[in-house]
Amino acid sequence: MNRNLRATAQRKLIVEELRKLNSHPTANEIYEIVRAKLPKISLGTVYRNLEILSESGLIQKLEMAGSQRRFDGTVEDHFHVKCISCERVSDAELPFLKEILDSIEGVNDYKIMQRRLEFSGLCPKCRNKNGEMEQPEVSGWERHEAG
Amino acid sequence: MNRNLRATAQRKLIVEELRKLNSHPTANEIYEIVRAKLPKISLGTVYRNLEILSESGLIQKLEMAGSQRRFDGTVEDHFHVKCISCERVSDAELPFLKEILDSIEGVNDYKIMQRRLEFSGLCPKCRNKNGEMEQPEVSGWERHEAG
DNA sequence: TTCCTTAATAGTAACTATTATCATTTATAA
DNA sequence: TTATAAATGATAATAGTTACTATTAAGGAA
Ligand SMILES: [Mn+2]
Ligand SMILES: [Mn+2]
Ligand SMILES: [Zn+2]
Ligand SMILES: [Zn+2]
Repeated sequence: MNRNLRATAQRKLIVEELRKLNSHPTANEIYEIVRAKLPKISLGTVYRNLEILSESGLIQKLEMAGSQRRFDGTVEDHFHVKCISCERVSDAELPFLKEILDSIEGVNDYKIMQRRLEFSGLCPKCRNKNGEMEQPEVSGWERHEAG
Repeated sequence: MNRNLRATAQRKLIVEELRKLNSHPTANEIYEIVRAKLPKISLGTVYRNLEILSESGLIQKLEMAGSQRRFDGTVEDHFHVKCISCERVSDAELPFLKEILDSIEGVNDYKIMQRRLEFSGLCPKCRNKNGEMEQPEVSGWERHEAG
């Protein structure tokens, strides 16, 4: 059931630009990039095409935890690491883990269809700047309430 | 550095109700639940407290991929499965995997601080209803463009 | 107890990412 | 060509969440 996509200039440019990058841009970042070559393109068009293109399997949509949606010109399923400081997202190639996860077909009577593994931490550039991170602490009333 | 939380009726009720559940409610679902006992509570108060309580380590905030934030009365780190049909979220106890993931301390020069593993698929209740799911297909222009 | 300080609340406005609407344009196949 | 329907640009709407602010109320000190 072919969706019969039309090869519009906007659509071709979005795929082309996204595939040049090894970053994982948001819809808005892609909008800014394609706007350089197609100044009249609208943000809605970018969103609509990113959705259609990922549904069609031509690009990949990344739903990262707790942050905005990102897109990936690489279609093969792989893992990602996100820097908690600068939000940068990089690929994490872990074929060993990929194999283990793919072998899990059921959990708690669920039929597993997708497995998402996402790391977060500090990227090489942010590692130095951020010396320490504070730990959460349990307050007085709760310590008693819970005990 | 204790945040010196005050034991307000609203705050205590939110923790109490959340801990009764083994579901993973959204902020709005928690709002509806606590409203039964504290009708004047505001949605903003629920959001504010869920944030504070999770920062303090008294509850857990779940940032699920591509869907709204959920909360967990269980504080211990564990995995989740989400039904792609009814959105239900269940715990996935996989101590074997947890150990493997925790042993990964670095990827691509990132210092890993958090590991999130999330499954999605069909829950036992939805397994029967949803017979088949359609596959995405590559359209004509892209097949040539890519080749 | 009563009083004081300041955290927390209710109510509401604002914000951000994303989706929907719709009149106009344009790719494509006949 | 021309007809058709997909796609666009502009803009409005929506959803989830956060910010603001006057008022209330924990909880420690007197
Ligand atoms: Mn990637
Ligand atoms: Mn859980
Ligand atoms: Zn960084
Ligand atoms: Zn279900």
